[in-house]
Amino acid sequence: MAVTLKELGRLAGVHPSTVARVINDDPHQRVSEELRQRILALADEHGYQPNRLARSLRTKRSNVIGALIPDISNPFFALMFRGIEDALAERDYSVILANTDDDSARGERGITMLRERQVDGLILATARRHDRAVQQLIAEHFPVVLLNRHTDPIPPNAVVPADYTGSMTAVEYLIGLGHQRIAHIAGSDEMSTGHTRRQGYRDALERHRIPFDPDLLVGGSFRDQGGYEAMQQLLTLSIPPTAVFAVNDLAAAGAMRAANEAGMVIPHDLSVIGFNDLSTVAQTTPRLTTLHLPVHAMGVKAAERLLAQLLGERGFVEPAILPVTLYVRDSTGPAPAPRE
Amino acid sequence: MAVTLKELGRLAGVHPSTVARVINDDPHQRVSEELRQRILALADEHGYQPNRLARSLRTKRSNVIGALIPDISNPFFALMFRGIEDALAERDYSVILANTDDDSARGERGITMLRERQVDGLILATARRHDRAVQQLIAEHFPVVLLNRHTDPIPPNAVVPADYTGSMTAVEYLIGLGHQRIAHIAGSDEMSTGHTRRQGYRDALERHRIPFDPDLLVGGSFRDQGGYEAMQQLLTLSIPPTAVFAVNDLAAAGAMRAANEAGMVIPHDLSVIGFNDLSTVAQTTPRLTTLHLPVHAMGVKAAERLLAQLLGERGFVEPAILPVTLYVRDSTGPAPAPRE
DNA sequence: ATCTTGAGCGCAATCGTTCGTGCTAAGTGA
DNA sequence: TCACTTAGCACGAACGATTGCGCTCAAGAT
Repeated sequence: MAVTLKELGRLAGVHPSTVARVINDDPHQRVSEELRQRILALADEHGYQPNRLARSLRTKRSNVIGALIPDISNPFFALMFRGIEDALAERDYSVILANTDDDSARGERGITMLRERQVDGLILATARRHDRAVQQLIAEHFPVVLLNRHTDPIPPNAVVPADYTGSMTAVEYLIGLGHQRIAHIAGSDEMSTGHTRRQGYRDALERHRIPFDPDLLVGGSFRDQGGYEAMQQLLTLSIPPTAVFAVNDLAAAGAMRAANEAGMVIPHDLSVIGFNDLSTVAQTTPRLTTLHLPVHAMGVKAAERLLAQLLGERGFVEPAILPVTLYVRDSTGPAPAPRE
Repeated sequence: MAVTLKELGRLAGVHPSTVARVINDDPHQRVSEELRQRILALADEHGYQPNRLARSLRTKRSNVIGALIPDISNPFFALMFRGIEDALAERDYSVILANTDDDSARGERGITMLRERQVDGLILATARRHDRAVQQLIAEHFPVVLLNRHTDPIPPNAVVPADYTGSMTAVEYLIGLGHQRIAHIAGSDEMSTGHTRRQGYRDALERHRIPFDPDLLVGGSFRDQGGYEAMQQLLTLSIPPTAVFAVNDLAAAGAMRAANEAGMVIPHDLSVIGFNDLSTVAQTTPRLTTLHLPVHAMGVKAAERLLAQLLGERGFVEPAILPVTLYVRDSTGPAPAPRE
């Protein structure tokens, strides 16, 4: 079925290389217009499709990039990945995706697998703050972009959200509403997102002279169930919080679910604020107040930065920090009057 | 950096082919144990990584499959895709994903691109009921599995949900609750899912002698916004429905949002039922009654069927129809007493 | 009439692997 | 001792494309 250049050459009575030149319309070498048309017609007639593997073997460029994603079934990463694919597809690149479930062994296997497949570069959304494998990659000067999470200290090839100012904004907003007992449902401290948002939370409290209460710092997961359990834990406190800032929308949704089940009314009894603004998740009732992040655009930017590296442009000097903006909706409100 | 077989051969003083045999530990040919160890050590020392492109070129098997997905940022497809990747990864296959946004031109470009990259097979979650490109592929005997949606008539290589019995179950459940004015927020009729669920809806009504009212059949999109607008349209009716069966959870969530905004209380004023049971979507308040579908397992099964084809097993005679089960939660209730 | 020039194409090496075939030496049986 | 097997490896042709180089021949220059 699949015709090759060689066969086309035989059919046209010319050397395969000549066919190659017309297919790729080689700018340097020239082929007579008549022959050119004849070959084009022949290629069309036989439905010639170039074998990209062979081409890549020869040119040493696969036009494929690898993406390491914690879990594509997480809508956050799905949307981000969509951004990656959109940006790559229109430039004739393809993506191979591997899920890691935040398991470093799976991550490393993913990296070797992708390199064996000769990907031109990697986009890693899986980096831990101290990630040997990733640091190794960077040291080798292998083309890499760190997406969403970065290693410490933040390298220039990172594309991440403004975690610190974002969580600072969220907490200060809650303080402005009169809240004093503000909890944080945190993400894993091994990831820059979890770590930095936690840091922003603490610094915001400190700036406003609100003493830090370790009981109000709970969690350690980025998922719905984690938020649910963390909220349950918060509700057992003798003085429960009046507001909670969750590390992301998923955890926020889980927290709202737990609060609802405990008979609390949001935002009357409890204010909840999330992070990311995922459309499928933030449309809870009441609608979630959250920090909006251009998730799709982040994916796009990561892909573009990677492609820029591949085109040999000198590496970026600074990481891309994407702005987050507070979207006030219905899950937050003034602090309830203290009981007497 | 990257060492090749040839270089390893030179270093070990043997022919590259010998190195190849020990790397792939060729079962037929034999290499002396001592040489074998020496080569293995050398490969390890230089961090040899096989070039999979070269291998594929030679063996004519890329161990890559292509997946055509309408939109990976849709949590339904994301979860399904996760199933695909899980099943493939553990068998040393990788996936290249392309989004089509249900645009047939993009679909066809996707197919050619994937074939140029020499994928061993394709999983298509994008098939329309009358899809020339897909039918062409099947006619060519190119290894293909149709996932979620199938062409008409349903081919043996399809892995799809029990759309008909599912929607029949949903509507009969609503009828059992006393509902008579039951609306359907439908999906596109070009897709088997939209078409078949619509058919089940109509047949269920007919079986129970409920006259079909064209005003109650609305929509045509699978997305949240579509459900929202369809519900708004239903609310303008002089006699609005007391129950709505949505083609999927996303549309159901949109419908609930519209109903809420119109001041209706679910399930008291309106019952809503979805399809798919997506964890991130179905956790609305009230929790969505829906038809549960083993979405992840569907992806897994599609991948397994494709691999079975690749291993030359005789094609399946029958399509895989995955069972759906009604999960009754809080968004459905008895029909409100007719006003007097 | 000879030289130059360049258009138009062919040649062959190469990318990194795989694998059928063939060669050599040591071991076996009669 | 002599064919004969077999273990252990080398050889080289693929796979399908790319690309620098070189060849040929007609047209223009001198």
